[in-house]
Amino acid sequence: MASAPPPASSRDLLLDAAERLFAEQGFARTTIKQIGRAAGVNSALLYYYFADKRELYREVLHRFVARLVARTMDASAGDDPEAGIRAFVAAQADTIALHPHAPRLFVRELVDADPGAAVDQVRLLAVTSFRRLCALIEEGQRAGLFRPDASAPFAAISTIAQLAYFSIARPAVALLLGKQRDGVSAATARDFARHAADFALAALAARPAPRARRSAGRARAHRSAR
Amino acid sequence: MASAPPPASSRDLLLDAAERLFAEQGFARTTIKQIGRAAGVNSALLYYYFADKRELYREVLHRFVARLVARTMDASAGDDPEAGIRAFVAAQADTIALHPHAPRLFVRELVDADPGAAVDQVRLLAVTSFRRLCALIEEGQRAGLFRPDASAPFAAISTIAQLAYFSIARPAVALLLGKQRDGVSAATARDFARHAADFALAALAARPAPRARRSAGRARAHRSAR
DNA sequence: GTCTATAGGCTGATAGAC
DNA sequence: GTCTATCAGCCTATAGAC
Repeated sequence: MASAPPPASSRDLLLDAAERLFAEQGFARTTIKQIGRAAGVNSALLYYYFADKRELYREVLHRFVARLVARTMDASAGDDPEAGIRAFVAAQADTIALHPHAPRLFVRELVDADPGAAVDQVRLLAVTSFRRLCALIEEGQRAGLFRPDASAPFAAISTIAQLAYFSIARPAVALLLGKQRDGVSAATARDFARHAADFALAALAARPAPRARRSAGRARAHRSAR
Repeated sequence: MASAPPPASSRDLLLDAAERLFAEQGFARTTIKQIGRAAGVNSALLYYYFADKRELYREVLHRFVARLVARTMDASAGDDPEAGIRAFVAAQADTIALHPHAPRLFVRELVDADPGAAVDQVRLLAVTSFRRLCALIEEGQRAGLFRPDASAPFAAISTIAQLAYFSIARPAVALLLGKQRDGVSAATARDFARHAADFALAALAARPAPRARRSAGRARAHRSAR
């Protein structure tokens, strides 16, 4: 934990309020006046610090991605493949826990036909965190720890997708898990983060005995949903 | 494949146009006039068939979920656990391929603090497709095919999260995979669907030799990203 | 069933005082 | 740096002719 941040400038207050509101309601539905009200400052002040509503949005997005990259890169450096992947997923979970609204904010941008502001942030992720995760998987494959027949980028997507989806669709996940409250508890989120790392590592693990685990079942049932 | 649908009524044209536009731009940014224009009918006609913009949205959502439930339930019925899970994922992939915009539409609703229209649809999914997937996993655990230490609901979420995330974040995935065009090819999507089923089944598979696969690495690196 | 025309409300952004 | 006041533009939804 970094030391408690100083007074908190109006600029930061605006960024914090915007992060929450944009994530909860989306860009279009969130109004300038709402942000000003939530930040406790006048809404016109927004135009003193940011060129327009869009730039405020970009700034919020960038703050989150920068922290995600820093934490995942930091946590997964210099470890062996298995420990590195565990640390990577843990860092992903921790960053999300600190910015619970950010994944939703991010995904809102990603689903756009024109992912405008997000495209630069995704590019950054692609050459840092995502590349690191792929490298860890490939290293494990070379070392004989992981099965060699899996595509490293695909496996990396499957790995990050778990926590990403969990936090994005959190209200829905609560319903799927049969929770009553409209939120998943922090403890459940932690449990799922551990599960996600286990799940990915189990999926990657080299089979100790690659014998006839299934003899005739490989080709069938593959396209049964036509 | 059902036989080619007849002429396509104005109502259906509106629904189709709305599905695409809502998914691409979101609810708020999509205007009544855009939908009318895209559907090739007058925008005021929308109020003849639907009470308001919101009801049109609910209708689009319901159409997709109903088809997803039908296909996944149909495909995964009566199979053994492994074949059932493969069929389930294949049905998920096929439904998405037929409604490429729908997952984005759906997730837009899910990320809202108040998932309004989606909550009923998620409830429906929870007691049908999701429950089926959990049952398949538990059945495999009882039969000794799958590791007994995994949580079935968590594993089910991890399973569906892969394709869900892939199709939701499609523009970002294209960047992560280093594709030039701003879309992932249909072939790549098919490859990923196969990978997703393999990944999930490998993660679930019972270890033939549960010996010392890792001796001292369990506890460490778990919280390294503080 | 499909259209034209328009009312009425809300929003992003600016001007300018302090 | 922070505020008040305000406007021009766009959007949903309705009325009503055909």
